[in-house]
Amino acid sequence: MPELPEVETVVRGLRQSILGRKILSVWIGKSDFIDNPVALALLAGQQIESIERFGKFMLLRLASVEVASQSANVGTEESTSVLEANDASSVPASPAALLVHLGMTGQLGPSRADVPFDKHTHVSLTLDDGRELRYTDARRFGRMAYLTAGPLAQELACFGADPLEVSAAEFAARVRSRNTRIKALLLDQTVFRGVGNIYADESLWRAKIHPARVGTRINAKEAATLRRVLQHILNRAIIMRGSSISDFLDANGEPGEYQRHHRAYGREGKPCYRCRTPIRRVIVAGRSSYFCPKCQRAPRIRKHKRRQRS
DNA sequence: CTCGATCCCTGGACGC
DNA sequence: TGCGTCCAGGGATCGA
Repeated sequence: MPELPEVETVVRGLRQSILGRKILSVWIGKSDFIDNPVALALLAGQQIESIERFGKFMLLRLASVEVASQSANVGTEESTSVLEANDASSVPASPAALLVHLGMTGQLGPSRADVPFDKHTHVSLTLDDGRELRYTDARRFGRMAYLTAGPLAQELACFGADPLEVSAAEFAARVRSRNTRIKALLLDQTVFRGVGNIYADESLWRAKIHPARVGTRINAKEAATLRRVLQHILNRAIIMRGSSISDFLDANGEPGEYQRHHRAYGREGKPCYRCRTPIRRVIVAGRSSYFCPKCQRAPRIRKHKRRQRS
């Protein structure tokens, strides 16, 4: 399941393999995960100028290439939904970007054009070196959107701080300003962008903080520790090219290695690496949360709003 | 403001 | 072998 380290891994792979390539044509299969499928046609004729990560999103920034008429000689495949750069009437005015979210099972990477599509390949972009950039996603929990500068800025403005760049002061402020459980808080992309279920659990285990602790009751020292271990874990995971639980593959189709270093996630019933107490699993914020009941002390029962009279 | 429930979707695990 | 059932989960949405 792609979270920050996995997306970063894919982004780095794509930079190596497709940066600077021009997109010649666009093929779309199932499109229910694309904001505005028709707009994807505007990709044709544009160059991939930069590739960035924003939280769990990938951002392929595009530059229009001034070429008179594109007649992409890609042969005449089943042209049912092959969209080519047609008349220069639709040249984008402002710099645009392709926003990609991998959801649970999304994969994005270049492929030789003569390799048959995977069963769940839904988008294929023909590149000017003959390869194709393909998006494959069995569950289609991912998202793809072609956005011009304005809407893109609007989209990105909703997200919280990057956990790798946030200062200690801002981290603590964000954590301690929310009257919600720390697990839900870490998963909330408007608080911190890029943290998902695995790295939330791993960082809480390492910081010895129970997932049901309330943000406002996290003290300054705990917040500082949480930020430090979260950054450490994310950086380690990036070096290990992410966690491959079931589906994740990088842009080259290779799995990551960090799953071997998980201390809590997916370890229900297995002994805690610190104290040998069996790891437990509970549902917090609707998500499986793995923690050590001894190292991560449970908060006192939350007091519900008491009505003076009813 | 925060909560849980529900939906989206498919593959894999499991039981019979 | 082949069903049916349950589960995983990021995110949107909705009512409480």
